[in-house]
Amino acid sequence: MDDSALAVIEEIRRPTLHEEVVDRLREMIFQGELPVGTRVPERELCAKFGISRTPLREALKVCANDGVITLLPNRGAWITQLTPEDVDELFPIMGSLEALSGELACCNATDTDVAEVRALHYEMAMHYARGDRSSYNRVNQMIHKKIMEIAANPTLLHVYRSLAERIRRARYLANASINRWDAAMKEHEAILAALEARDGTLLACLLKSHLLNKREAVKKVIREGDS
Amino acid sequence: MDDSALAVIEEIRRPTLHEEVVDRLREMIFQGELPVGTRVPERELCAKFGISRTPLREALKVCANDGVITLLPNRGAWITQLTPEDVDELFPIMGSLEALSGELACCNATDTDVAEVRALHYEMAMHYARGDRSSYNRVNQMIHKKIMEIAANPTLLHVYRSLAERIRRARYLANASINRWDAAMKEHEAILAALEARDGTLLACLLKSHLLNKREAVKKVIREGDS
DNA sequence: ATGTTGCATTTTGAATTCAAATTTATATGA
DNA sequence: TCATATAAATTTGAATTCAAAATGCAACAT
Repeated sequence: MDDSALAVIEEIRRPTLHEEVVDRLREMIFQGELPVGTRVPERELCAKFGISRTPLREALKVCANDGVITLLPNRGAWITQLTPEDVDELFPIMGSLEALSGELACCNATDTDVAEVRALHYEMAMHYARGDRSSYNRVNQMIHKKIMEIAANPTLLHVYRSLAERIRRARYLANASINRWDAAMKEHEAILAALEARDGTLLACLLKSHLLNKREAVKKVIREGDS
Repeated sequence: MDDSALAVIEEIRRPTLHEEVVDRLREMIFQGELPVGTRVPERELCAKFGISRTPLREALKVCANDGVITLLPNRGAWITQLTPEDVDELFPIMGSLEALSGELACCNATDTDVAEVRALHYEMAMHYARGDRSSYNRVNQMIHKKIMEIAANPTLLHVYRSLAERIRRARYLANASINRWDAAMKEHEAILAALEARDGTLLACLLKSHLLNKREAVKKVIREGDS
């Protein structure tokens, strides 16, 4: 029997326990359920997740490698407290990666891809016009995600995500109180135009500075305590 | 008593067991002791390291997150086999990061820093003149590392390292049989000049293309089997 | 001979156990 | 009263144990 029909069927892959725990931990940190600067309550989390310490600790090592958690030998795992220096280090890196995504996207984008970004752009503009910040932010993220997708570089996405995770909460909080909304919206118009023109160099440049413009807002948030 | 004097003293930090294992695993993969595409001999490694399975498995999860190792649920851990697609994804990313290191280095470099790079450059030129490839490669790496250092962004270094780890062996093997030595040396002259002129944009550009030029050589190596 | 089925062995994933380090609580003395 | 020393309890790091899954192998049928 020919198995070419089977070949396209994806392998069944139940994610391993520790991978699932990594996701849960990240989400809890983002939600503020595990507050920054506090100790990870190992025993408590084991109970909550209904698992033993082994998979939880495996997940903690992985998160520590990504910088989301800090391991103090013999003193437990702590939710990493971002410093302004961390932010100053992270943003240029993420800026470079986002710039790369723009470059690649311009090489790869089909007309359908561009149309999709354009549609998202107008959706975002709509929320902007209505003053609906939370919807605006949601669609905004979708645009950047879509450009990453068009870039079609899964490794790039993975690296970007692991860095973005570290400042995800601070970024979210900063967005809630963004005070340069008009400017950001203008930048997005230029971004769309560059993509439509398939001008990779320009798009890279725009995305980079667009991101860098958020740096101070994020630093402000972390200085002010929460995050 | 005032403890400000103590505050500057760094905490004693014996690296945890699993961190040490991560380093050992990486080194063994680089050395070819754990050949690409083979299964990680868990039992055997525990014996060799004189440890139990727990810290080894923690290390494996971390390495898997970095892409050096692939975990197949219920089927063990395998040394990741790089595909040409992986290389095509990795090089642009590393290129962007190296470009960033150049940009930052131009902002930060003191005259002493530049003098140090210049000295390394001449040392490398000497090995080039003598046809000593292995010494040339060693000093070459020191130059790029020095530029990263001048950039003074530890997070950038960490990200770069974790990506570089994945192709470290293939890159090493490719270097051994490099056939565009003259061109590479010329590129390095331009790199030095750009740094001396503190021309960040140019240096970024040069470093990026310098790295990209190695891509095909690395792909050739992985296609040919080993690595 | 080839290919299946069922069983024994090995390997894996995760829980449990145990010793060492740390933290907390208590007692002691200046 | 306050600081220090000591002991108890907790927490951590790592080894061990145990059930579930995968692998290898032999017997069997075609």
